[in-house]
Amino acid sequence: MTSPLDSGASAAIASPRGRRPKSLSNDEIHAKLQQAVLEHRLKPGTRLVEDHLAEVAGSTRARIRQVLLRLAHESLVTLVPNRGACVASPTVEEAREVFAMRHLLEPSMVQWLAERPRQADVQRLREHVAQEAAARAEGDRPRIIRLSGEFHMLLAELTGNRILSRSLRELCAQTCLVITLYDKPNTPACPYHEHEDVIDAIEAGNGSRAAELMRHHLHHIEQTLALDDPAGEAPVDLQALFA
Amino acid sequence: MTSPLDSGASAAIASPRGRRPKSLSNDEIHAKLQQAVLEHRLKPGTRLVEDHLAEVAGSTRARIRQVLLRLAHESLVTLVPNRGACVASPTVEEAREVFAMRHLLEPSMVQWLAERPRQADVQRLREHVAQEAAARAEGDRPRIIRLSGEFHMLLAELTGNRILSRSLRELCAQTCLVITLYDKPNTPACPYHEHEDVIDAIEAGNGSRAAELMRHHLHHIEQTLALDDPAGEAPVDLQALFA
DNA sequence: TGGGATTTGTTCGTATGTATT
DNA sequence: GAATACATACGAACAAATCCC
Repeated sequence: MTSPLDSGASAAIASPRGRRPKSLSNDEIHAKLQQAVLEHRLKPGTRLVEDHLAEVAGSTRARIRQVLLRLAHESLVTLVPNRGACVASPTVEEAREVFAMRHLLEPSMVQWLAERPRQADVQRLREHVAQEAAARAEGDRPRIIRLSGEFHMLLAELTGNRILSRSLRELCAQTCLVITLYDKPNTPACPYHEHEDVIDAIEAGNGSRAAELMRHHLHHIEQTLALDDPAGEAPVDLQALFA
Repeated sequence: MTSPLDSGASAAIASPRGRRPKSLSNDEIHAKLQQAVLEHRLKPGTRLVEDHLAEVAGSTRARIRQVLLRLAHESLVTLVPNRGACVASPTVEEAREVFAMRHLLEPSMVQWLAERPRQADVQRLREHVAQEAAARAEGDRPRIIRLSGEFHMLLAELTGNRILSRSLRELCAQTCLVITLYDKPNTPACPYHEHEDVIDAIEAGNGSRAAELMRHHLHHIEQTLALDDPAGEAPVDLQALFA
C-alpha cells in the first residue's frame, strides 16, 4: 500500500530569492498554493509541513493550519490526523467523479451563456485564448497548463454565479492533479482550437452546439488520461494472490 | 443596514438535559450543526460563540474553530474577523444562485439515474418518501423540513458520485436557510407527491421525464419563496433618498 | 466620549502520536 | 523491539478588538 506521505520531504514552494521577510496574508498563501497546483509545480503526494510553510510564507503555524484546512475541504490536500498534510493524490475513482461532475455542469453552463451572449464576455474569452496562444508560443508549459484550466473557470465566472464559479475552480484544480497523475506520456495540453470553437458557438448564440462542443472537449481531455489501467494505486488483494 | 450579528445571543443548540459531559468529535459537532440548520432549529443570524459551543459540545475552542471554518466554507455560517461567527443569512442574490445551481445539477442528475434504474435505489427512495409521509402524519414539522431536503441528497448519493453528493448537501442546507428567510407565510413544505412522481419516472427508466419533473419541482419550490420583494435586506441608498 | 465586559486572535510550552534507526 | 527524532495536537494564558452601557 503506497502511503500518500512517502514522497520527497522538501517543500516545493520555492521563494524566488532566499528568505522572504514579507508576511503573506491567509488568502495569499491559499492562492499561491492553489496556483502552484494549477501549474503542476506542486505534485500529488508532496508533504506540506506546517513549520516549513510558516517560515517560507512569513506566517505562523496557526494560520498555515487554517489554510491547509481550507485546501483540504477543497480536496486539494489530504489531512491525516497526527501525520499532517500532503498534496492530494486523487484515485482513479475520484478522477472519474471529477469528470462526471464537470460533464454535468459545463455543457449546461456554456449553453446558458450561449443563450444570452454578451459581446464583452466574448471579448474577454478571446483575450484569454490569445494569452494561451502566447504561452504556447513561448513554450511556457506551466503557464499553458494553468491557462487551459483557467479558461473553464472564466466561463463559470461569466455566468455571474459565484457558487458555480467556486465549484468549477475546485474541479479544475483537482483536474490538474489528476492530469499529473494519470496523463499518458505524449499529451498536448488541451488543444486551444476547441476553446475557440466553444467561444464561436457562444458568440453565435448557438446553445446546443456550445454544449455539444464542451461535451466533446471534456471527453477529449478525459481520453488523454490513462484512467483504465490500475497505475498509481494498486488495490491488489495480496491475500487473494496467495490463496 | 441590518448587521448579521444583531440577533439573539443565546446559543440555539440545546443539550437535551443539563450539561453534557460527553465530548463530541469534530465531525459530530459539524453534523449536529448542519442538521440543526436543516431542521430550521438554527435560524439565520444566530450568533455562534466559540466558548459556548465548546462547552455544550464538550470540546475545545480550537476544535470549534475548525468546525466553524468548515461551515463557513460551506456557506452555512459567515465569519467576520474579530466579530466571530453567525449562521449565514443568504441574500436574495445568493438565494437565486443556489437555485440556479440546483437547476443546473438536479435535472441532469435524475436523468442519469433514470437511464440506469436499479430496483434497490427505487426501494430506498420509496422508503424515504414513506418516512416523509409519516413525519407529515405526526405533524413533526422540523422533521418534515429536514426529510424534504434529504430526499434530494439521497438522490445525489445514489449516483455514487461523492463530489456531487457533497455539493447537493451544501446546496440543500443553504436552501433551508433561504426558506426560513424568504418563505411566504402560507407554505406547505415541498409537496411529497412531486417526490413520488420523480421516483416513478426513475423506475420507469424515463430520463427526460424525470428531468422535466425535477425542473418543475425546483421551480415550484422557488415559487413558494418571496425572492422578488426586497424584504430582509434593504439596499436603500439613504444619500439618494435625501438628495 | 469613555470604560468595562465579552469575545476573538495569537503565542508558547508541553504532550501525544508516528516513522525511523 | 526500544529509543530517538520529528511533527502534529492540545491547553492555557495573554493580547487585541468590539460591543454595550
